[in-house]
Amino acid sequence: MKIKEAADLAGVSVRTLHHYDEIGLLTPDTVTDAGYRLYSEANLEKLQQILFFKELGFSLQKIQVILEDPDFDRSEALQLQHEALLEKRQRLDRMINTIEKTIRHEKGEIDMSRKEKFEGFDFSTNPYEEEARRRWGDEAVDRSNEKVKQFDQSKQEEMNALYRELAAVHHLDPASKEAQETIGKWYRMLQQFGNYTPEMFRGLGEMYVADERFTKNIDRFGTGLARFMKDAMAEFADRKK
Amino acid sequence: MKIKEAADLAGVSVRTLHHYDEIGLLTPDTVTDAGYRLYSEANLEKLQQILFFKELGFSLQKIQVILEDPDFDRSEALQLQHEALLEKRQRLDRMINTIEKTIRHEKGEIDMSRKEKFEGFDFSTNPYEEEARRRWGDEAVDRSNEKVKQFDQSKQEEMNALYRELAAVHHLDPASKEAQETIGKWYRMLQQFGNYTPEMFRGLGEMYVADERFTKNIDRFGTGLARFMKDAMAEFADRKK
DNA sequence: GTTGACCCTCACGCTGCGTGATACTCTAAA
DNA sequence: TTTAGAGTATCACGCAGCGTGAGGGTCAAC
Repeated sequence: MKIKEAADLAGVSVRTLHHYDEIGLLTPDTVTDAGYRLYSEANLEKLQQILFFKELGFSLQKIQVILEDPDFDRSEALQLQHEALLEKRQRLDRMINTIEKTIRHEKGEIDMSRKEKFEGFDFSTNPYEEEARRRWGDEAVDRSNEKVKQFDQSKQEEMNALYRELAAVHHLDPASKEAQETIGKWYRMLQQFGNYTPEMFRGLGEMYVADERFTKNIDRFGTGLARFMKDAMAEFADRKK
Repeated sequence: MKIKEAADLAGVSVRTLHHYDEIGLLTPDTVTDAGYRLYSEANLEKLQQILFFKELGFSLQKIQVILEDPDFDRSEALQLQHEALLEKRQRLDRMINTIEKTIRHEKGEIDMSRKEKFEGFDFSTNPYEEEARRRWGDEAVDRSNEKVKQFDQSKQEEMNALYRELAAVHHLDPASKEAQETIGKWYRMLQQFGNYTPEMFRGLGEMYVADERFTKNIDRFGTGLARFMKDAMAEFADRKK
């Protein structure tokens, strides 16, 4: 059958079939003297296969490998693709999260007093930066600093709100459900500032009590809050393992 | 500061800054006689803004518009972007769903007897196709048929399994929680075959009882199943409105 | 003055086609 | 039998956001 018929049947464009021919992914069985591509049933079946894998997000290159090598490990390829898709979704989720918060912020739902703006900390002058650089690598720290700067203005009041939420439960057991849920919010908020692993999160908690500048700032929201956060963060990191 | 310093600070490549200069997104304040780009504090701040919007998935073009036009409607842009991201995630979810099912299938978790393979229906010779074309447009029908062909082999047994699941609850009220949950699975499965709106879903249910070829096939799984499905699907569509 | 780290400007490559431009081929109606 | 119209062919640029050399200046330190 001629190219348009095949294209219509499969729901793709003629150009797409041209392209697949160009890159050698799907070459029609027959070509007439006039140069017309004629697609056979077998060609169509292969096309179905191609479109199937394409739907799963495989690149044309990979599809070529999968289809041409009958010994290719399909299940492994599927697994890998599956993981890649999950990662993509995570990134998307983070983007959606951020944008939702930004929208809430722009809408002014978070009513911020001028004073509150300056309640928080300046991570960018973090005295532990050098230490952090040694422990987690320059890249992570730079990324984090840069993120903090970005969100500095728009996120400050959210952090403060969370401090108050934490202060409200800081008399509880750091391992309690409420405490862990609240510290989980803290964890997710920090995720927006960089890729914290649970271990980094634990380390951060330790800083909160090890450096008195942190401790004093945090304890303004409630006496002993820094220590409580440290314990809760350690517990949280344990459970993440 | 020179380009590498700026790039390192922001966590991007030198080439990226070159590119932003090329497209006029971020032009350095100063250029030395030797042609060196020198970035000012203001340049860096703009870069932060750029990276912020980039994180949200905005294209460089849109970022340019957003940053250059102070009257640009940020909230609307954010809303649009938000919707676009949600759509992306839906597509991703469908892909993930499909791939998970394919993996389960390849693993042989779904044990399929040869006989079962032919238990299902052939949508591609659907007698209602003409009718469907008139009601939903050629494009939707073609897309659906093509999808069905693609999944024909690998999805057939899943559909049959779902028929049996439906048969297991078809003595219940079509509006009951269990019934609606199960019919919801049916809805999501059909989503893989095309973009069914709730109204299309309802129409499909009506076909199940209106055409006896459908009815007979469905009722093989349980007497009165077709009618039950029609009612459950109508209810499901109602709730989706 | 020489090295080495940076800097510059082209310019092609990558992904998966869309979209013309230009020209040939085939089929059915006039 | 001519001719219009639908279909087909082959270039080849465009898009998004840079990565990655190639080939060649610049600058500070030794």
